[in-house]
Amino acid sequence: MNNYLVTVGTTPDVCYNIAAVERDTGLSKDTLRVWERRYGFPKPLRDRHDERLYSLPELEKLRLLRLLIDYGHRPGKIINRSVSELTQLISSRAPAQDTPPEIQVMIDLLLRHDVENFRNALQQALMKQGLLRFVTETVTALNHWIGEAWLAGRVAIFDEHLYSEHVQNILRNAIIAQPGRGSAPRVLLTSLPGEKHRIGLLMVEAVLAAEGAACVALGTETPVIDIKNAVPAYEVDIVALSFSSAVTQSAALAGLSELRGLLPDGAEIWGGGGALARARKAPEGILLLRSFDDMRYAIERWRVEHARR
Amino acid sequence: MNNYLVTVGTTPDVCYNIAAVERDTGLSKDTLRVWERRYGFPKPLRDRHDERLYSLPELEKLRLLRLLIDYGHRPGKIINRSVSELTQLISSRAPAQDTPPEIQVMIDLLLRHDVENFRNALQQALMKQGLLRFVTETVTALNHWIGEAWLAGRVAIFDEHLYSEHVQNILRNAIIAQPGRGSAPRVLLTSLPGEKHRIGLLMVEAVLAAEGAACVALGTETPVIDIKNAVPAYEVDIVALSFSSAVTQSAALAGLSELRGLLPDGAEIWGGGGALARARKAPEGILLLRSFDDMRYAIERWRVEHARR
DNA sequence: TTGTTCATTTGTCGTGGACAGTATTGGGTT
DNA sequence: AACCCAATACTGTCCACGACAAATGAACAA
Repeated sequence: MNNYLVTVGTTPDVCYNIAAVERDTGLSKDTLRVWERRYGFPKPLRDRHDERLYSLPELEKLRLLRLLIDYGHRPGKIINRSVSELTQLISSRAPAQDTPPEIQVMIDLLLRHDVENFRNALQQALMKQGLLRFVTETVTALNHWIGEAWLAGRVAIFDEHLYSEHVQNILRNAIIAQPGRGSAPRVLLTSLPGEKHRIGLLMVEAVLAAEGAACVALGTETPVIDIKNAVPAYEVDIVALSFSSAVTQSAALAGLSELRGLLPDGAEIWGGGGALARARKAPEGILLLRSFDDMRYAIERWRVEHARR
Repeated sequence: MNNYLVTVGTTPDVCYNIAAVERDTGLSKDTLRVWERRYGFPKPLRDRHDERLYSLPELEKLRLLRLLIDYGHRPGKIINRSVSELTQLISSRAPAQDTPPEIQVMIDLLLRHDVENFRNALQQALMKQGLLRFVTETVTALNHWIGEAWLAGRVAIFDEHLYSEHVQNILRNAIIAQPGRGSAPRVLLTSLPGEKHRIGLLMVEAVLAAEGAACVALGTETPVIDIKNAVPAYEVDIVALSFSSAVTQSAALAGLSELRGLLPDGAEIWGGGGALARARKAPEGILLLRSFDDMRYAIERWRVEHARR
């Protein structure tokens, strides 16, 4: 069982065990226990077996903390502040820098939950700009704004989920419709376990499609060993991995090195995304792509190198 | 760091720490440690700080064990068998029951990694059958076969990933193209944290679209509290949750009850999917849907009930 | 600015004991 | 035999708390 009903006074209150809190906050059980030991928060009730029972207010404060820590605050400095102080910290974040008006229009539609017109606006931008510019300009800007706004608490998680679904719909549709896909190089595209963001992958797939490369998209969270096995099965030249800012740079580099150790030298490995944007140098045998232009150059380079033979 | 290079004899060998093994096998750190304590497997090397270093063969055996346990074997009975015995156990599973020839054709294309023609076959089936029949017949059958074949080791994980991506492409495309979406009831569609399977959600969305209901799809893994907040924001009448066979029935029922406790009585909650197919009775205030036909009746019933007013 | 060193903070890993929840088994009853 | 319920065995999760690696921030030199 994941939760219990406990009656306190006259109002029934839902309680969460440690596994449910881990699931809903993303904080590991170890972390939850060590915070309690060190900082005295959270201080859950215990059931008759001395197991932790977290209250809803505790869970909500933990979610605020998680948000602030992701943004760069240190746990020890903020963990014992009140909920209202934390809320203030979140809303006192710098307001969004100037956004282009056409982006602002879409954001307003999303915030007003006007699903239909948001979709139409995306579709129109795609038509007007073409796939490549749509991805590198509009979607990039929207992603950036939504990420910022989410950190600042101006956008709810469900809005972000909905945004993600609609951009996926538009991109998948456009990728299919792209003419002239399927020539060399053949690229296997996926992310490692823990990396759940799909939009980055679809943006890469769109750029590959626009450049006429063949893309085998495996979706998110493919274990390294399975990538190793997929490379000969689909006869790909390149493995491209995407890392959003949600993973740490060291985890991304470690994953890339692990894969490098398993793949034959003939297969190239490309890595890109927010987590690697500030990486100094690539591990041996890995190509870091810091922008979509980098990727287009890399495709061009690959074609030149492999045309000589 | 997630892995280390350790030289044993003349061949360098990649070693995995316990976090990497948890990530790649899905077995929790607690489980890995307790198996070592009780059964003596896995018995990883230790680094200079006494931390576990798992070898690649250990990791691969753990993945086999995970597969067999998911299929119903008991850990204690199989954990000390050799890899070849385990492989044999997997392949000795009952072969697939008779599949319709048109399904078999698609499966062959997938196994041959003929991506382009697999996509075309799906698209043709959709055109021939229409969205509703395509979902309830073809995709259901394909899902079932792929799941079986994966358990039996006839299909690699990356094949399953690729299958999922392509069915998603086709379904999303078809849902957008469906005419006459957007009338009542308004349904919020998502899954709870831990449930990553998207195809089931898209199948539901397709049926809703075919029935002319308005669907707000939030993708997978929305925490319960966020669902609660999304219901008034998007003014939905019904929350529909999908649970694949990968989650246990008790976890699914607990999640549904938790949500029921947070939502106002006016909002209906529907639950469906593999995990709930064998559930005896629904918790108070939850509607269990055991088939797509159940769902179509439920939509009809909702419309009748709300037309009287 | 950019790098290097050192101190502090923070999350993960270790051990083993306990026990909840689930599956299986065994003994009755239809 | 087929069914049901209680006793038993199995299995994963939870607990405490010590240790320390990795990440971060501060102080300082180039």
